[in-house]
Amino acid sequence: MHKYKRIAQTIRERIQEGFYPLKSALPDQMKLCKEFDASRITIKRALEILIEEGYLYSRQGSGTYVMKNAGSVNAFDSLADEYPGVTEQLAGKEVESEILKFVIRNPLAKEVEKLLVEVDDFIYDIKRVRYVNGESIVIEHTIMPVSVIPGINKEVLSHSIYGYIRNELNLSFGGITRRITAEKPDELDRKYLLCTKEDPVLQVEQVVHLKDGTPFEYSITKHRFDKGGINVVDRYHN
Amino acid sequence: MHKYKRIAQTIRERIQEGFYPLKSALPDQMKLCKEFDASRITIKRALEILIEEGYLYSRQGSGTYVMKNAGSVNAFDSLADEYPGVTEQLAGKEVESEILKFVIRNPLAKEVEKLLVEVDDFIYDIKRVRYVNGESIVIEHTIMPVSVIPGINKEVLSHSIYGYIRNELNLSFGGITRRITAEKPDELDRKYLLCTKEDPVLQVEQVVHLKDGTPFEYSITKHRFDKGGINVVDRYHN
DNA sequence: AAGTGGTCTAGACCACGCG
DNA sequence: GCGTGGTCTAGACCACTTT
Repeated sequence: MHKYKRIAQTIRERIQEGFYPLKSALPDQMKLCKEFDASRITIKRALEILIEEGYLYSRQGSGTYVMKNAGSVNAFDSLADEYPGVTEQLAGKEVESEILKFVIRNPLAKEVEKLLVEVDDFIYDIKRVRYVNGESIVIEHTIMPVSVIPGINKEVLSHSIYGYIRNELNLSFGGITRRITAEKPDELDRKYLLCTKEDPVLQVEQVVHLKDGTPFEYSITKHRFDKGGINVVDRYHN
Repeated sequence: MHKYKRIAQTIRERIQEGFYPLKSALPDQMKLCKEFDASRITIKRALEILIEEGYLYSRQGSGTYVMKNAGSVNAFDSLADEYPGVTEQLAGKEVESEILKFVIRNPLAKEVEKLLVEVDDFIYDIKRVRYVNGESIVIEHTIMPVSVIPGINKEVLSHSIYGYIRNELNLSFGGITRRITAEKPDELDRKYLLCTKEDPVLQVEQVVHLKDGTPFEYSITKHRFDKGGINVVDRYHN
C-alpha cells in the first residue's frame, strides 16, 4: 500500500469516527507532514483524494475543512447493467437471465458510429431479460464487437459478461457515457416487463469503453418505472 | 495561468489537431520535461488532467497513450435545471419562467433530512414552469433554506437563482447528488406539460451543495419525456 | 538490461485570507 | 504581516513492461 493512500485512509477513518468533527478545520499541512512523517506533496495527494471523495474541501489562505455533508454521497444503485460495482449491489439477490436473442451480424450505421467499427466487421446482437427474485426488472439490448470481446456464448451470457471480460480476457474498464430518458413502453416492454400502456420505462442508452478507450458495448436497457432509478453524483471543480 | 494548465492545454490541442494521433504514444515524460522546460511532477500533473478528461491513459512501464475515443465524451445537456454549465446550453434560446407557487414555511421531515435544517427553520417552497421558445419543458419544485440563501424574491425567480447565488451572494458550488426515475404524470404535469396519461415524465430529484458541503437546494423536476434527457459520463479509476 | 511511469523527498516561492 | 494552501523544482528510488 502506498504512503499517500495509507494517510488518506487514516484521515478518512478519523472523519468517519468524528475525531475530526464535521465542518472543523484539519491541522495544517505542515503539522500533518510531521505527524505522518511525510513530505508536503505526499500529504497534499492524500488530501486531494479525500477532496475528490467529498470528505474535505480547502480554501487557499485559510485551511482544509471537513465537509458538512462528509460521507453522505452514496454510490450507484443503477439496477440496469453489470457495470463494475453494480452486480455487487445485487449480491444476495437471485439474478437470472432469459436470452431472447443471440446472433452475430454486421453492424447498423448507428452501431458503426457508437462502437467505432467498420460496416463489414461482426458484432454480437444480444437481447436479455433480467429477473431479480423471480421478478422481471429490465430488458437489455446489447451490441458488442466480436473482435474486441471474442468468445461470448450462452454460458457467458447467463452469468456475467463483465466478469468474463475482466477475469477471462484480462481487460480493464475505462469509462462509460450514458443517456437517460423516460419512454413509452413498446410491445416487448409490455410483454416482458408486464407494463400497461400507462406504465413508463426508464431507458439507459450507453457506450462502455476499455481503459484504452476502445468502445466494447453499446446497449439500451429499459427498466420498469417502479423497479429502478439511477443515482448520479457530480462534483463541481472550481 | 499556471504552468501545468498551460502544458495540459497545449497537449490537448495537439491531440485535437491530430499532431498526437489517436492511440499513439506520447513522448516520454523526460522528453516532455525538456520540451516544456518543466519538472517531471509538473508534467505529470498536466497529464493527469488529460487522463481525467478522457484524452490519455498511461501504463506503468510502457508509456502514455492517446485514447482511441479521445474527446468523444460530451458535456451535460440536462435541460432540467440551472446547475452551472446548464443555463449556458440554453443560450440563444428564449427561456421564461412562470411562478406557480412561492411561499416561506417550515420544512417537512424529508426536507429536514435532505437540507440538514431544523424543523423550526424557514425554507422557500417554489414551484415554477420553465418555457423554452414558448414550449413548456419542465416543472421545477424547489426547496431552499432561507438562512443559506437569503433574499430570494420574484425578481430573482424569473431570472436565474444560480446566477444570484454566485454573483450576488458570492457563494461557490460544490457538488450535486441526483436520482433519476421515470414516472407517471400527475395532475400538475398533465396540465402544464400538456401530457396525456400515457406520456411519461422524466423525474430528477436532487440535492445541491455549496463548496463547504452545505446543502442549499432540494428539488424535484419533471420533464416531458420527449423534451429532455440526462447525459452522464463516468470514469472508472483502476 | 533498459526504459517507462509511479511515488516520494526537501526545499522554495507565490497567492490568498484573515486579523 | 503572518499563516495558510497552491505551484514548482531537481533529484532519487521503485514497480512495471518490453526487448
